[in-house]
Amino acid sequence: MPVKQRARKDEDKQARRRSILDAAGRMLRERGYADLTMAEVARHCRLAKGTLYLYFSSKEAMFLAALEQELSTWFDGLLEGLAEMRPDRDETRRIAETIATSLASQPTLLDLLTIVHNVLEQNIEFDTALSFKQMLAQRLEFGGAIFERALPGLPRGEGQRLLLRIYAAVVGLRQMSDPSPVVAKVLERPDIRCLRVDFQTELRETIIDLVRGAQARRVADA
Amino acid sequence: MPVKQRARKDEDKQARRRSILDAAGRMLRERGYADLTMAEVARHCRLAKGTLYLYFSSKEAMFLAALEQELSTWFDGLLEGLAEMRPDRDETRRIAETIATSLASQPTLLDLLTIVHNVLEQNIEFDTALSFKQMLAQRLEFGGAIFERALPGLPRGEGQRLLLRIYAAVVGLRQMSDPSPVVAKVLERPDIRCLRVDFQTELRETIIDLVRGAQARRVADA
Amino acid sequence: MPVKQRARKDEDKQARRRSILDAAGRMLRERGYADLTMAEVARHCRLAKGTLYLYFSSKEAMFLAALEQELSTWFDGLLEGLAEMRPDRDETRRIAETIATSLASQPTLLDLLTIVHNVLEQNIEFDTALSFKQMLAQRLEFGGAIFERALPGLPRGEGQRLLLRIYAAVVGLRQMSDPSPVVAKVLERPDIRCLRVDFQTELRETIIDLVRGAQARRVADA
Amino acid sequence: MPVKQRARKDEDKQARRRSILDAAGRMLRERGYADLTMAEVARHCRLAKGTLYLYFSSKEAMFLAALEQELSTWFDGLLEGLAEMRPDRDETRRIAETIATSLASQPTLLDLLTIVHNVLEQNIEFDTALSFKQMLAQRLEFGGAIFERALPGLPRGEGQRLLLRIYAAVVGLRQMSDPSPVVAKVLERPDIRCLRVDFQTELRETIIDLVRGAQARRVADA
DNA sequence: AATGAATGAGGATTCATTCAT
DNA sequence: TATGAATGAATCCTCATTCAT
Repeated sequence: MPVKQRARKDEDKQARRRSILDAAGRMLRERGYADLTMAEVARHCRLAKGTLYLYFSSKEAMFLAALEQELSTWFDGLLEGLAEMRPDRDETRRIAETIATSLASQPTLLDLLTIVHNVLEQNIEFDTALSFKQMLAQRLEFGGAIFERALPGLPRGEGQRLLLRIYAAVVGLRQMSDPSPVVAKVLERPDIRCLRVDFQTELRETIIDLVRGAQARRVADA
Repeated sequence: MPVKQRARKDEDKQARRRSILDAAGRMLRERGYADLTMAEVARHCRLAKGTLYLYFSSKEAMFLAALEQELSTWFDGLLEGLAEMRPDRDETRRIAETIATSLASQPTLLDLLTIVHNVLEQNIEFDTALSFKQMLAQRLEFGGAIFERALPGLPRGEGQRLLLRIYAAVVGLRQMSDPSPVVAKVLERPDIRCLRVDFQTELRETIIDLVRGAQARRVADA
Repeated sequence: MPVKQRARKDEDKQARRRSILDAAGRMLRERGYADLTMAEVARHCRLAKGTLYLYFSSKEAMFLAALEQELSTWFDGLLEGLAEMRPDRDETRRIAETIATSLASQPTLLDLLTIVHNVLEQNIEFDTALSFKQMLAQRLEFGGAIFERALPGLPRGEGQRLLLRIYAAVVGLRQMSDPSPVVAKVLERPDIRCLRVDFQTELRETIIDLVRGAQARRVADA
Repeated sequence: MPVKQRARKDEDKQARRRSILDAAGRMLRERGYADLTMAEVARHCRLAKGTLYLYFSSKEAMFLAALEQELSTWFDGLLEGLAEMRPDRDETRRIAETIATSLASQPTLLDLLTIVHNVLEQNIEFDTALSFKQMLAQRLEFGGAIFERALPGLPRGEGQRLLLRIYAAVVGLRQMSDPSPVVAKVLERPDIRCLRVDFQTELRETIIDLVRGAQARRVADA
């Protein structure tokens, strides 16, 4: 529901900002970053191209803001969900399942994660980067603590590292499981099938292994 | 040692092809994919731009060939090294260390891995993609077998999956550990430090955890 | 008199569009279609290259628009002149003379006619082609009616066909009478002289013959 | 049937030359001049690109030679046919019909005529142009004489002029009757139908009118 | 705050032609 | 005579960004 006319009040501006990010995210999935032009995004929010630059300093900054929004929202939802869980025998599997399932339903977020380092972080200003990284650092800290509480046997400080590794796995697995049309065709061949990756399954299992590995480490290191 | 003049014999052509890929790889690290033009690559092999297109059908195909070369060479070296190892008490750590160390010394390979899904696989023909994926599939099969032999307690077929997960981790960790200049500056701040990632260390530990997790799974599933 | 600054009003846009077409037509005569670049045209209207693409979707579309303008202007002037004539004994010769003379003074129009089928109509969209052809069809209809009124003894419906044949003669004669420098040199030789064609004279006589032939046909067919 | 191996004897060379021109003509109809590359022509004669340049100094010269061949062959056939005719009451119509029918069955020739002035005569040497024009001048002379003999009432010298006008009409009508795919679609519309031209019919009628006009002129001028 | 016309740098790709073998 | 690898000029068009209104 785009804001009409001029956004004078700060609250209107925030709403307009969000409507831009929504459009950007929506279009991203359809057209891909490289093929998506600022003109297209503008058209879809029923704004002029120039207006986008009143809210974001560049195309990259705009999509980084979209990512910041998607990621923090998702993260908060996840942590909230995790915090509610009480320790359980099969806690690890439940956590892994939760993460994998919720992520798999966020294609826009995953698309953004795929380009964040290569593209989005290339043409931005210090402050933009800082804001994004602070959001990330904060979630990392909070999330790490929750992990350590939820997963018995996790050495102190390992929660954060675990999260970082899961983050890396998400990025890597997404790329492998989201091939271009031509590659998708190649992956249909029987001799290439082994390279096919189902994002959700593989992420879940990876997380489980990472957690168990981390738990085992304590013993091994001792 | 570039081929002189016209490469008429097939062996000369292969040499020229390789010299182009060398130049492409070298330039990639210096300038990054987006800022690197075909003209620059051509200049650095002392060839004309058009000549590059005699050997590769597009910029993407050229860099995918560079990756195919780098990756298969590295992979073969690794597997050879692994095959020589005899089972050991701390086999897992040795394997992880070998992989992480050898990869960390291959920045070109890592840069290519970072763009392979987003960029290289976007503008190529079926056959180009097929060739690349077949190389991968073959290494995966062979490598998976070696893993299963070297790592006791690894369920049958898990060697391949393990490799795929390591591959994903490599891609993700590389992106996190290779920030753009602006982001690097941000990462110097004390409150952001936690987002810094040392590729080699983190990869090694991730591999160890993934292996242990996979080994533990057998027990857990039993 | 080029439009200053940004053309915001529709009337300014039309003026700018026209100034582009003027420059394009002017340059065409000097450099020829193939040797004329969009950059050159842009420079001559003191606009940026990209601006040309705000007004025309391609080089071909731009020159087709130039032709549409030149042709309709010329046509309207001609028809106006013809409409004023009152039937005369030597009406045919006067009409032929008028057409040939006025066309001979429009080298840009003639150059455009020479490339319209081979070049301009090759890379355009349906709508662009439609607009051009509709202009043509309308003039053909109107012009055909005037011909039939002005030229006694012309069978009903023959006015349009006559116009089409004159159109064809214009295209063919222009090509023969406008040789490249090398060919012009060849045409200076006594044994080749017979291939020289004076556009205006030959067109005039051709028109006269076509008219008389059409008038005679009625008798012959009867 | 391409000549095998090296063409040493002059007769072999001529055969090879002709096989190149055949391939060039054949491909021209399929792909159009602009889209047709020397590599393609070479491939279709099973020769190397460089070999083409042993026989022709440029792409333009090659197609001009193709035209020279097609045109002289067609012309000779026509004149032979005309020479055999004995004067007749409806001689004019028979001649017109003969010309139109035979031309309509030579699409390659017509395609070449369409580009001869715009393209082929632009990048050739004096001698190439001279050879072509001499062939033309000779046919014009011979053909003019035949016309004057066959068509009673044709003023002396008018045979050549008549031929030139027919030539012009051929070029112009071919362009109008051979639209690009997009334009062809436009021409299907009822309001644009009037611009459709059937080459053979229209040429025949045009020739008849031109002849009758020329014959009438004598009377009018007297 | 919003607009959208103007900018112009930027680059992959093609292909006629050459020439060493 | 034949080859085909090498050349490199040549150019259209895109699109992120700016800025006058």
